[in-house]
Amino acid sequence: MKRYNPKEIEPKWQQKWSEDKTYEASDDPSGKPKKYILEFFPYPSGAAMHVGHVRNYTIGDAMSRHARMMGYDVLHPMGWDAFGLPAENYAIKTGISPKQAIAENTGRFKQQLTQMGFGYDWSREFASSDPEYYRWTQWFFLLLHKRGLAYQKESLQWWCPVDKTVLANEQVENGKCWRCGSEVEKKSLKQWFFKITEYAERLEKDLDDVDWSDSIKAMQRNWIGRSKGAEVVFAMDGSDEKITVFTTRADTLFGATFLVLAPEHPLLKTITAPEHRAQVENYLQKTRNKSDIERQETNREKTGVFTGAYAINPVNGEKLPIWTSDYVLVGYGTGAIMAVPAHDERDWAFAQAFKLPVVPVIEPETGTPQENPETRLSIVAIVRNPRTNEYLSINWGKLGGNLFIGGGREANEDIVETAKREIAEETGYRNLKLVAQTDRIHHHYFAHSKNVARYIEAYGLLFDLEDETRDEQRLEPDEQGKFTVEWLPASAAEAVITDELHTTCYRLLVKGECYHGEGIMMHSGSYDGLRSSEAREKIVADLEAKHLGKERVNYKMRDWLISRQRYWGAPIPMIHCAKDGVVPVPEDQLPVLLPDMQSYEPSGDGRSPLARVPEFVNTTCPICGGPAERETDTMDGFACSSWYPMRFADPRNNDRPFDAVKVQRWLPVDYYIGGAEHAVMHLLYIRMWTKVMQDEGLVDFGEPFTGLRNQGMILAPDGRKMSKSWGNVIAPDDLIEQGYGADAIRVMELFIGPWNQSANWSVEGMGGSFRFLQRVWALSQDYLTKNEPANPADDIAIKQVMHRTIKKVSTDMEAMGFNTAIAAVMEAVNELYRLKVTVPFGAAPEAWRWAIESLLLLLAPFVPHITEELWMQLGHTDSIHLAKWPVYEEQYLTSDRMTIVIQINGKVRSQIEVSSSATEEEVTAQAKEDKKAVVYLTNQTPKKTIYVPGKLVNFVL
RNA sequence: GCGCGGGUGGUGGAAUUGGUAGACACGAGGGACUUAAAAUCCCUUGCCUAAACAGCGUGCGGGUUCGAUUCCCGCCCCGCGCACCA
Repeated sequence: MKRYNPKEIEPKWQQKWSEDKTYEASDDPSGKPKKYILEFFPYPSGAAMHVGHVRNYTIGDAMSRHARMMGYDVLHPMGWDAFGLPAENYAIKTGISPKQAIAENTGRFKQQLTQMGFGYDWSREFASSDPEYYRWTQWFFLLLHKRGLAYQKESLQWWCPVDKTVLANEQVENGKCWRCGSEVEKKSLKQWFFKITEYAERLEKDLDDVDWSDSIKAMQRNWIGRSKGAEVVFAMDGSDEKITVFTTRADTLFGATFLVLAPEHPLLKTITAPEHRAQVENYLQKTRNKSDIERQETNREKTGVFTGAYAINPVNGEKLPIWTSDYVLVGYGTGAIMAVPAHDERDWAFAQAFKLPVVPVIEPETGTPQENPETRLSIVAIVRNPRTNEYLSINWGKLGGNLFIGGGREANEDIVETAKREIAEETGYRNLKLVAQTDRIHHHYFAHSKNVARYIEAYGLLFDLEDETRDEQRLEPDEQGKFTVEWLPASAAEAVITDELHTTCYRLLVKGECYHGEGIMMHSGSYDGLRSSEAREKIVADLEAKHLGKERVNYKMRDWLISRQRYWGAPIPMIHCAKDGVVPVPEDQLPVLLPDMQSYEPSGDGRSPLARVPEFVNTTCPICGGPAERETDTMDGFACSSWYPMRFADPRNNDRPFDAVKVQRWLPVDYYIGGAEHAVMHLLYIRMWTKVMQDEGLVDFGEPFTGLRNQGMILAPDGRKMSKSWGNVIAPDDLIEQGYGADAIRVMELFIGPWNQSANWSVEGMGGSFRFLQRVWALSQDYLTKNEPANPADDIAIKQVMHRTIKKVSTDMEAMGFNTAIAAVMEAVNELYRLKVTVPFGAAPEAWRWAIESLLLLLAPFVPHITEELWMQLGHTDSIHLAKWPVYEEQYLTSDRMTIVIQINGKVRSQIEVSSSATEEEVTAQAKEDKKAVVYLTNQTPKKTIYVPGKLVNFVL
């Protein structure tokens, strides 16, 4: 009997598959449906792949193999995301050219992928740094430029004063240069941008139509940051200037008590009053020196200065002082806000810091409005003992838990007196000092105990207990003995009291929070009494009629800065001519080739190293033919990866980026598989490019990936990320070398847990995966070598086991339940081991052959080598990976007996075996006689009997 | 703070629409084979218990239900992402 030796069989089949082109996809339509399965294309860095990276490809490979067996034409390509900073820095560090480093690293990666047995169509391989590829990346730049989506703008850029170089955002870690650790500064440079903001709406909306995980969709929505609001125009007091602000809460306009402009706001120069100029200048100077990181720290003390200027509130003519502060960002909205300290926490903090007035205009509304409610007037009194910092609470137990003191109030009754009366009646305390009081609060709820909807108009009051003097409680008869009076520490009061009205009072009075929710309008002229959401729309409409405002949607997302002052990227195909300005390189002159250089270090003058190559820089203007200079910036690596899935459909096209028919055959990608780390970069950029292609008529779809699947990360056994510095990296190469083989690694990658959940790599688990494959191997070898003739035996059990397993694995594969699919096969193997004792191979050779072949077919997507080897040993000549997925037969799934669980009052007490055809009456009758059940039934007649066909009988006593 | 995931034995995890909680695997314990070890094969393994067909068990507290890991309400904890976005 041959021993299972992966070292022997795995390389053999890898070579054979390559020779036979087993996994190459044909562009000729076959009439079969297609599946395009793609894993994020890897960055061939200096470090080799570890078992964490491998999981991603294992998932994609299992899915493609399964799809192929299910009768799909499958495209499963692989290539290299080769341009970008890490490769360049690796080259700078090692002294070898990026081109050479990439060649070496891709070779290594390819070897690693191959030894794992992944079935890629290598005939379509390319790297984004191939001139034949980046020629078309440049072509797309020109397309975006033609469509007005690529533009140049002067903007602030990170600058390291020690390395004398510009840094990309990713290279700035906590405000410091990642290479030398010195504090970075900002420098204004002319940059290229892609106008991704123009696509904000479509990028947001089309997320509805793709099959992506909720978390990635949420991250993208968050990043796009759509927010619907209004622009409001404020006239200046004593000047013709106007200030436009953006707000999502136009309903709070009457509560605006000042305006704030971002320090970079252009109007600041003109509106600042002469006597405030020095102060404002000083503040702007200080702000400029702050890093963005510093500016973005939350909970920072609010800073700012008054400009001396005033604006007029368009709704009530109030004079509002205009301030400037760095908590207002120039890049969002209009860079100016109206501050409503009563209903916005940031404005509240600012108003507190600078003693600015607070005008509440929204009365809080809590709970859900009900139909036809009973109206009640009431108070909520919070009593604090300032000596112990405890809060007086009434514990209603089962009737409603803990509350503060609440009570009804007559329409003409004084609020404070009502509260004091209630406190005295219910708790006996009487020496109280009023500390604070809320505005009216509107509360809706449904009183289940009385089956009635309630609407409560309440006031919250906070009292300090002056002394412990306490009288007798004076309780209504129906309150007697229903509650106890307790003193709760602040933390307990917050945790225990859950009634929405009471917690709202606590937040407003004790925690001093400002109310930023919806509610009922007050102090707002003719809008008083309206619900804030309605008032918001009305106020905007009224402003619009007077041309003082309009509805407006804002996005947080900014345009995509794509120029890099770096060497290793696709050169931006533009030419600067003194006479004709910025001129695109004519298409027939593409690619603009990256010249070979001796040193790739950034120059230090804010220009790319390419600026040091005169042969590259000096050219002629395509329009006037006069001397001109090339753009020396290169494109962000994310530009290169923004169209590669399309290129895989037609990777060798020299006339166009791709052929429309070929792209139509394969795209969009059905499953795009990778980690969640690219949620808002790559996955947003490529969606934008796809929409540009759609608008240009290059493709007939707007979303590149119909399905996106984010695999969970594999961590080291110690629970940390695998990294060289921790010394906890586990490389597949070592495991293969140790003899486990690629197949066992693949089992481990999938069996360790759900594919989309992260997991710690387990050294012991690796042994288990290998053992399992060994059992499959041994079973097959047993069949092949010990198949002596024997008396025929009943093979029904074998068939039942396998048909059940085929069904389970088939449904699991559709749902990507790889771990449970593998578990089901393990279970089948365990059962077959038991069955071979009672039904020897020779007694049912046909059934056994079918069972073992089915087993191999079910395992083929996971473990391609061992299944191929055994498949061939069983006498096949065509690859198992081109075979058909097995089909189960319904008749073997049912048995003539079934197990019925007997429950008494919902508790499992026994189980019985009955005939599958037994009726409810028969099952119930038999259950009542079961000797364990009888003990519980004790001659009682069940009040109720619940029968779930084929599952259980429940007797309710 | 906001958004998105999670919380089940010693461990990783399993459980269609509410219907036998803990599949499968790791680890542990025992046995067989062996001179012995490794490998392999078989058995046991949620907790409590001398043992059980008793009791307790899916983060915590309530609720709905004949029956809740699953549905509803409130809370706690962990991970990830975003974060002065008006």
